[in-house]
Amino acid sequence: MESKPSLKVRATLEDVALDAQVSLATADRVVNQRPGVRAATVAKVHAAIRRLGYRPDPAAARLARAHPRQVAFLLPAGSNRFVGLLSEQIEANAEWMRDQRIESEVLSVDVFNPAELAKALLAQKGRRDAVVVMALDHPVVRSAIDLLTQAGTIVITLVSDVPSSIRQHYVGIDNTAAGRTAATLIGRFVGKRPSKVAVLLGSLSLRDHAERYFGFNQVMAQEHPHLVVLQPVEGQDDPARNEALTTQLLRAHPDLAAIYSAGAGNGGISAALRAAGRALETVFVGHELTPDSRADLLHGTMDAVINQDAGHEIRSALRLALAHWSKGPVLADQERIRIDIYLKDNLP
Amino acid sequence: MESKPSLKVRATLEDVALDAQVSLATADRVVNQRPGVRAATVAKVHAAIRRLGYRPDPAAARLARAHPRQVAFLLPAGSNRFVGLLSEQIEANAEWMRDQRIESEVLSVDVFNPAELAKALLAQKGRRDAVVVMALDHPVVRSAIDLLTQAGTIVITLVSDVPSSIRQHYVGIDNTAAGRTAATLIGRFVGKRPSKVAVLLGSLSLRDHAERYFGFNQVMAQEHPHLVVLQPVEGQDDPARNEALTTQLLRAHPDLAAIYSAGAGNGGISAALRAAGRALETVFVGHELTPDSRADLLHGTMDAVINQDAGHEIRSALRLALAHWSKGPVLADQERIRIDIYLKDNLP
DNA sequence: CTGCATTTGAGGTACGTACCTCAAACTTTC
DNA sequence: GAAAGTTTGAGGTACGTACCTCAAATGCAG
Repeated sequence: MESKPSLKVRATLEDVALDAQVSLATADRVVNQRPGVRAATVAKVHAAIRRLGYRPDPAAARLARAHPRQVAFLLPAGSNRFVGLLSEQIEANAEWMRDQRIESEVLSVDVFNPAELAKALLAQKGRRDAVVVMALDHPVVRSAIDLLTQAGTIVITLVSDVPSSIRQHYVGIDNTAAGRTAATLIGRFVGKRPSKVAVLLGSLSLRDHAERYFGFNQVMAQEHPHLVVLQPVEGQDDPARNEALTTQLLRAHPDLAAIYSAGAGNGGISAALRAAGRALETVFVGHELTPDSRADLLHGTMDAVINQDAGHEIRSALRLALAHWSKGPVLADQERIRIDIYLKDNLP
Repeated sequence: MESKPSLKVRATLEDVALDAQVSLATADRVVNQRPGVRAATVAKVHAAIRRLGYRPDPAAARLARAHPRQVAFLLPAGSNRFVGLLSEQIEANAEWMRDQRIESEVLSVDVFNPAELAKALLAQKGRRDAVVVMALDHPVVRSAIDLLTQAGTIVITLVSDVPSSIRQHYVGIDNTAAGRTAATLIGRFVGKRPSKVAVLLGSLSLRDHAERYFGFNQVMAQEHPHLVVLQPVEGQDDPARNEALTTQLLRAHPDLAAIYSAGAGNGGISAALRAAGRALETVFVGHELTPDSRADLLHGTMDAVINQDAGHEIRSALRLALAHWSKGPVLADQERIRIDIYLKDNLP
C-alpha cells in the first residue's frame, strides 16, 4: 500500500533545480556559492529554495564533504582551573566532533597580552573555518576578530565577550546578571543585621570581572543598603595573593559578614577563612565549580557557587558553528548558557 | 603532497570485513544482526570491530536508512503547565528530529490510571523504536515497560522514574536532592528566628513529590531544627485547592515563615499569599519555571524556583535513543539533568 | 558419497550532497 | 556576424551505510 508517491518529507537539491528550471549543477553552484552564475539565475534558484524550504541534508553533506571543518580554540595559557575544564571538555567531545567531521586544535595564548592575542587570531586566517576564542576586550583584538570574520572564518567568543566586534556569537553567561545573583544570595544569606561585605576579583580591567562587580553593586545598593560593600581588591586570580588579601580583610573588619569572589583563585580565600576560624560564619560566594570549590561547598566554607557549564559552552560553540554551516536552525534556549547556582545540595 | 595513503580517520565496515577475512555482506549481516551467520563467524567479525574500534558512521547510516525511527512520547493528559512545556519543546525540536530521521508522536494518557498507562505502553510494541514516558511507579506499569524493552523497544522514563523496571534510561532530576535544595534555600533565607514552615504537594503517592518531601525533611531536621515543618498538605496540583489550603495555613499559623511547594499549581499559593498581604515577608520556594512562577519571582512573591529544563530533557531523551542506535558515546554530564535554581536575578 | 540446508560471497541500488570535467548554449563586443 | 568570453547542462565519482538478490561454497545428515 505504498500508494502515493510518498510526499517527500524533505526537499532535495534536485527538487529545487526542477522548480527553478535549472540543472542540478547550476543549483549546486548557487547553493555552494561557486562562481559563473548569472545574477538572474541565482535569484531564480534562491526563490525556489525559499518556496520549497530547502535546506541541505546535514547527513548527506557531512558524508560528501571532502575535507573536515577546521576549528581552532584559543584559550589562555596558564593554570587556571576553569580553562582546564574547557580543555577537558574539548577532549571529551572529540568523538562527537569526529562524527560531525570537525577537526579541532587547542592553542594556548597569553590572553593578557592583546597584541599577541591579535597575532594569534590573524594567524588563523584562511586556515580555519571557525575560531573559538576566550578573548579580552581590546581594540587590537576587536579589529583582528573583525578581519577574521570578514575573511569568512566564523568567530565565536567564549566566556568573555568582545561586544564591539562583529563576531558571530558570544557563548557565555551574562556576567552582570551573575553579579546580581551573587548579591541576592549574599544579601539573603546574611539577613538583616548590618555588616560589611568584601569583594575580591582578578582585575577590574577584565570585562567579565568588572561586569560582575557592577551587577553585584547594583543589587547591593538597591536591595541591601544595610550591608556596606568594601572597595574591591584585585588578586590577579592568584590563590596566594587572594589568601593574603583575605587575611588582611578579616583582620581589618571583624564584622565582615560576607565575601564575594568574582574571579578565580578561590582556594586562597577558603584557606584564609579557615585559618581565621571564620569559615562557617562568613558567607562566601564565588564562581566556577571545580573539585576545590565543590569540596568547599560541602564543607561549608563556601555557601554558593555560581557556575557556567564548561561542557555546555564547548558544545554550544560547536553547534552554533555547525548550524551556521548547514544553515540549520539555532535553538536559542539550548544555546543560552545558564547562570547555574550550586549549593551543597544540588551538586552534580 | 597527498603522499601517505592518508591514514583513515575512521574505520569503515569494509575495513572490518577485510580484517575479519569475510565479505562486506557478512560483516554487514553481523553488524545489523541479520540471521544466517555462523557463531564462529560472528565472533571473528566482532573481534575485528573491536580491534579497529569500528562504529558505523552516523551520517552515512542516517542517509541510507530506509525508514525513519519511530518515537512515541507518552505524556499525562490534562492542563499541567510543565507538561505543556514538554510538548512545546518536542515541537521546537521537530526540525532537528527531521535531520536525524526521527519521527515522533505525542500521546496523551491519563497517567493516574496505571492500567490505562500500561495499555498505552503495550500498544506501542512493535510499532515504535523508542518510547519516552512520564510514568507513575506501579507494578502494572513496570511490567509493561519490561515487556516493551524485551521486545526491543527502547524505553526512557521522563521526569518521574520507575526504577524497578528495566528501562534504558531515566531522564530527570534527582528529586530527593531537589527537596534538599529547597530546604537549604528556605533555611538560609528564613535565618535563625524560630518559626514554622509549611509543605504543599500534589500527592504523597506521586514518586517525585514524595521524594522531594523526603529530602526536604532530611535537611530541615538536621540543619534547621529551629524551624518546625508542618504536616504536608495535598492539593492535587490544583491551584484552587492550593489557594484554599494556603489561606487556611496562613490563618492557623501567624508565625508561618516559609512555604515549600513540592508540586504544581503554585498560582493558587501566590494568590493566597498576596490576598493575606504576606507575599513579601513569607519565603516561598516552588518548582518549575513557568510564565507565572517567573512573574512571581520578579514580584517577590516567590523567592526561588527549582527547575528542570524541559527542553534539555526532551533533547536528552532523544540523544540517548540515538546514541543507543548508533552505538555512539553518551556524554554523561551532558545528559545529567541539572537541578536549576532560579532567583529573580538569573532568570533566562 | 549424495542431497539438502545453511552459510558466505559478489554485486548491486539507494540515500543527498560535494566536487569535478567537458561540451553545448548563450552573450557580449567590435 | 564572427570571435571571444560567459553561463549552463549533462554526466560522472565519491562518501559509508542499509538493504536486496542470486549464485557459489560449505557443512551436515543419512
